This record gives sequence, C-alpha cells and structure tokens, in this order.
Amino acid sequence: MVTLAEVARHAGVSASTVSYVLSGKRTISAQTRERVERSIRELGYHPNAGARALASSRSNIIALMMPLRTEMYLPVMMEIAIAVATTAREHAHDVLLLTGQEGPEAMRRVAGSGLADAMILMDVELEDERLPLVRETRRPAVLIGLPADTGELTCVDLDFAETGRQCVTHLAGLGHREIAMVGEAAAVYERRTGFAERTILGVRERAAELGVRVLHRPCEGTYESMAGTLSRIFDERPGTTAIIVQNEEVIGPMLSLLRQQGRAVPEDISVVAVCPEQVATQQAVALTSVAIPAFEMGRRAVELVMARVRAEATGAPAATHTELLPPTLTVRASTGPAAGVPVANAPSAGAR
Amino acid sequence: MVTLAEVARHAGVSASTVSYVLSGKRTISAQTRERVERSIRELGYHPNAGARALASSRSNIIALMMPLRTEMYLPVMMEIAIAVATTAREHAHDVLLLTGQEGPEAMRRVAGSGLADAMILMDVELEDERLPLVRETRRPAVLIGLPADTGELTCVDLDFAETGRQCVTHLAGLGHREIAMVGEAAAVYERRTGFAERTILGVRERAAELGVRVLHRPCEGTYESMAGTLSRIFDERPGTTAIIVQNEEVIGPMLSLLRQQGRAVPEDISVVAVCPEQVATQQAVALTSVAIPAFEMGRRAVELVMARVRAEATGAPAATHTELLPPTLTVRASTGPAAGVPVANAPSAGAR
DNA sequence: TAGATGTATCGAAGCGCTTCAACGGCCGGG
DNA sequence: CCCGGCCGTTGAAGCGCTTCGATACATCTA
Repeated sequence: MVTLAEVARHAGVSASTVSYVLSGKRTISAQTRERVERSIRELGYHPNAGARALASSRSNIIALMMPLRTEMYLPVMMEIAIAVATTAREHAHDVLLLTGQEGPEAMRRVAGSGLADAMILMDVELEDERLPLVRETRRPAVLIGLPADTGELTCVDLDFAETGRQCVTHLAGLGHREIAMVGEAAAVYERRTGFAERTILGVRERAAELGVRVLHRPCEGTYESMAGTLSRIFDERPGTTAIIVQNEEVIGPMLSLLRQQGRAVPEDISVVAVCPEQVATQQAVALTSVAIPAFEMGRRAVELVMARVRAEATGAPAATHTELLPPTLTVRASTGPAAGVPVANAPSAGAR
Repeated sequence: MVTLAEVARHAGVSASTVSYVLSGKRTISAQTRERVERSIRELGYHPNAGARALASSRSNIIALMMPLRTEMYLPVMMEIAIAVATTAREHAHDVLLLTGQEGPEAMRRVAGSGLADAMILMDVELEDERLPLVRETRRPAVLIGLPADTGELTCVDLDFAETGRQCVTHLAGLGHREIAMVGEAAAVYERRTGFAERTILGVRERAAELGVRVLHRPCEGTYESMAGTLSRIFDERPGTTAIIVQNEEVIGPMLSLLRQQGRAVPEDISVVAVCPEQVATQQAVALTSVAIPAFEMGRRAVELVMARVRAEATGAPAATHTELLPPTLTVRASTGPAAGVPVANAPSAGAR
C-alpha cells in the first residue's frame, strides 16, 4: 500500500507538503501542487482512512440508523438510504449502516469510538428511546421524522399535518362530505410514530373547519385486512364518497376491491393517496396523491448534518431546527366530484 | 473521550495489558481481567476506531455496494442490506453503504484507503464492470448474484435455474401443457443480469424435457404494461393454462386483471410466482411460489466474506467458490389442475 | 538598507492503538 | 538447590496521517 511518505519522496517534497496539497489548508505553489498531484496519480495513492481519522479525529463517516420494523414501508426507507449515501459522497463522506437490531447502544458505540462524525436517525417515534442518547452524545445528529419534543434537536420530515389538510381541502372542494381515511397498521399508531398521527390530525382539523365527516381506520398490509377495513367503512358510513389512503402496501388491493364491489373510481368513490410518486402512477387508475419525497428527505438530512459538522469544526453555535418539507398534492384521475353534487363543481377546478 | 491509557491507569496496569484484555490475544489472569473490565465499564471506554484501524490495519468494516438501478425491486435489496448489517454485527463488523453512483471507482477508493476490510457486491451482472476490480484489489469480496465467469470469485445466489425447473415441474405435474412466463422488465435482460436469464433457462430446459410449451414475455413494472403483456399472451397462445411470474411489482395488477377478464385462479389459470414470501401470501389468492431468500443471501454473503477475512489473517488459502441456495416451491392456492385434464391429477398431489 | 510582512515549505510531535521482544516470578524436574 | 520453561505482564516501537511552530526566502516599506 502506498503511503503519504512515499508520495512525498517521489515528488521530492516533505510529507507535510503532500498533506497540505491534499487538504488545501495551506497555500501551496501551483508548481509544487502539480508535482505532488502527479506523483499521487502515478503511484495510485489513497490516504489511509484509519490514520487520517486518528490524526484529525474526523472519520468522514456518517452513521445512518435504520429501524428494523417490518411494518415500515421498505421502498421509502431504501430510497432515503440511497439519497443519504449519494449526498454524503458529494460531501466527501461515507455512510455506515446501522440497524435497530443492536438497540440504542449502537449509538453510544459509534459515537464513543469516533467511528462516525455524525448520525442520521430514521423512523423516529414521538417518544423515541434514542432521543436521550442523541442529546447526551454531543455529536451532530439529524432525525428523519418528528419526535414529540424537538428541543435541542434538528429534524427533517414531510409536513404530514399539512398533507392531511390538503387532502381534505381537495376533496371538500369537489363536494365530498363523508370521507374515510385508511391509515397505517395499528402497530404504527401504537408505537406513536409521528407521521401517521400528524396526518390524521391535519385531516381532522381541516375536516372540522370545512364541515366534513371523517372516519379513520387503521389497516394492516394484507389483502384480507384491506377487505375487512373497506367493508367496515361502508357498513358504518354508507354515504362515504371519498377515501384517503396512507398505507402504500394496500393501495393495489384497495383499488382491486373497489372495482369488484362495483364502485367506480372516481365516479362513485374518489381516492387520494399519500405515497411515493411511483406507486401513485403505477396503479390501474392514476392516483391523485401527495408524494412522499423520500429522496429529498435523505438529501436534506445529510445537508443539515454536514452543516452541523462544519459548524462544530469552526466552533460556531450550530442552530438546531426543524425543517418540514411542504407537501404537494398532484391531481390525477382518481378524484372527481362527489356523487350527487351539482356539476358546477367541475372536477378540473381546484379547491372551491 | 476516554483513552486506553486512562483505563490502564485507572486499573493500575499497563496499556498493553488492557489491549490484550480487549483482544484476548494473550492469556490474562482472571483477576487482572476483571479489574480492567470494571475500569472499562466505569469510565465508559470505547476503543477509538481510527487508532485501532491504523495499528492493526483492519477496519472491521465491510463495504456493501448497492446498485442504483431503479428497475430493481427495492424491498429485496433492502432486506439483503438489513441481513448484511445484522450479520456483520454478529461478527463485530460494521457495514459501509456504497451506491453505484460513484461507479466502480468507489471500490478502488475503499480498498485503497483501507476503509473496509472486505466487500459485498449486490446485483451483479453477467459481465459486470466491477469484476476486474474485484480480481485486482486482492481484498476479500463476495458477490450476490452470478457473473458469467466465476473464476477466482466467491458468489452467493438463489439457484434460479433450478427455480425455473421446479416451477415447470410443478405445473406439468398438474397437467399444464401451455405455460407463459411473465418476466422482468426488458432492461433487466438487456443488462444481462444473471438471475433473470438463468430462470428462463431453467424453465425452458425442464419444459423441453416434459414436452411443455413456453412463451416468455418481459414486462415493465406498470399496470398498463402488465395489461398489454397479458393480452398479448392470450392472443398468441389462447390455450395457455398457467403463468409463471418473476416480477414482484406487477403480481397485484396481474391477479386483478385476470379477475377482470373472468379468468379464475386457479380454476382457469394457475399462477406460480418467484417472489419474496411476503408478496406471495399477501395477495387476494395466496400464491404458489418459490421464495426469494433475501435475508439468507445477505447472511451467507457476510459469513463467506468473513471466512475469507479470517483466512487472509491466518495466511490460509481462501478457497473461492459459488454457493447456490436451493429454491423451495411452496404450494398455495393459486395452482390447480389444468382445465380439461382428468381429475386423477389431484391438485394436492405433488409432481406426478 | 534595515526592518517588517508575507509566502512556500519543512521537521517533529503527536493521535490512540497493537504487537513484539523482553522480563520477572513461579513451577517442577534433575 | 539450581535451571529451564511457562505464565502474566510490561515498555517501546511503530501504524500513516495532521498540524503546529519554525525556517528560508522574496517582497514591501520607510
């Protein structure tokens, strides 16, 4: 393995000069720089990560802590992970993948050993057991998801409350007065994962403002569960004319069931989904939806955490804050005027 | 940050003794060991990763290189990644997440810098551009997927050829003589990803042996594509009585479409899927399927790569080899006797 | 022209750990 | 009773890099 010393010898300069060429922390004459860079290329030199970490006490690694829950929708997690890894590389950092398996103890280990300079936590619950550790280890950290108390923390998430509001606004604008919401699995609510709660909160809030009735039902990720949920909804509220879904896994089954029951979308039932763009567009009926900007969330998390790492290095007072990405509702083919509403409320028009 | 030296002072021993307690590479009296361990606990000591890597030239990190292709089925990738991370921890290693973004150059960087001790490559193509680098950097590496030439390489994968054979055997046993295979997106075949090719090879081979006709059609991941594929299949081969699907994304749409067309599963059409267990069981009709053992693949990859790391440390001659996991076909509700075949071939019986 | 300033480079001191050679004490065998 | 061997422990030498003065020289100012 080529070392910095060998590069220095080859270029006829001292080791420190090579180091400064690499880091750019001191001015180096163009001539010397070029000579060193050529030597680096010719010898195929790669700085040793361990030595660098030891000397600089910076590992250039960001830890990404994933949940291990099976109820979470894996594609979104995956997309966030890919976004994190990709964006991290743009900041000359690598990503260490931590699973929930090891428990919160993993955070102590990684922070304590200096393995990672910073952490990004996914799937944060309202009362997350990792929060005390985040506050305790004074390393830069960013949460993807919103805990109950965001004091001293930096968080990124989609604005799910606003997402819920927009869904209701859109449907109410089309004349719907009885809306059902098919939510995540019951376990998600029990665990008090913020996003699910915030969505239904937003839905209820706007529904109250606009005089719309809402029925909320959680739903597991199976076909049977969806079938049961659907029949219960129409049993309890036969007048339901629109459904908001926030459970990617059962969107397909739901559309399939509605068709079987002879309920046309959007003529008899309007459907708004909260799901990744890809899921919305790949259904039999293109769904009006609010996209989950997974990539953007991962990217922003890295940018925020890198800002904090930089701030820490310069001793600046890293401001903590919460960043809620604004949701965007895209109208597609699955929503239309409520059955029995005068045609004046044209489907193409926006909110009333 | 607590250092080893501080632990040594606190325990009243030398630094090397603490190190040996940690590594177990020399005999330490029970008494001393306990004293040291208590100090470690009391001080909350975590060995510094960089220093350790520098001194031992082992980082205890495995790099996991993911593809960046959107056509790949993300949940499977994700499950493999989780399996890798989990298993790696059991071997006291961490996982570095590399995306295809950076290109094969990432391998050189990671190997050259000593950031990772070993690599696991996912989504390997038949003629993968990363293969030369794997052979060149003499670091332990394991591929998930099978390239055309496995010389000098260690690979893990499901035995897709056998998977294809088993699907045909099962269907032929039920009396089916005209089978259609709905495959992955055309791009997957163009890229020459091994698993898709090997499956259809296995299908064709067994079909030829058993005198079954096979029609193979790739299919994109959308509802429309599935609709088109299905109608083309029944146009060209109206006598088709069974379908093998190897494209997780469109399984839902396919079942939905079949129902719409009035084709009952399994009475009119039998369906065998090659997909994760979860996908097979969550459909409206539980699918007879060959599971994709994603977790097992990730786990085996780590075990093989760790064996090679250990072998390298002891100077043993690490044998390279290919490990094909045996597929298992699970009969569920989606396959039955071919229409028009005497009842003697009961659906519950295995292959004839 | 002496002194002040600035620029480009170098030398050396670590960073925290692993590991090797060496050492002292204890044992049993001759 | 002495010696060889073993066990448990230690000191010291790095691992390859960063970074802090210090140095040497060129440039500017009064």
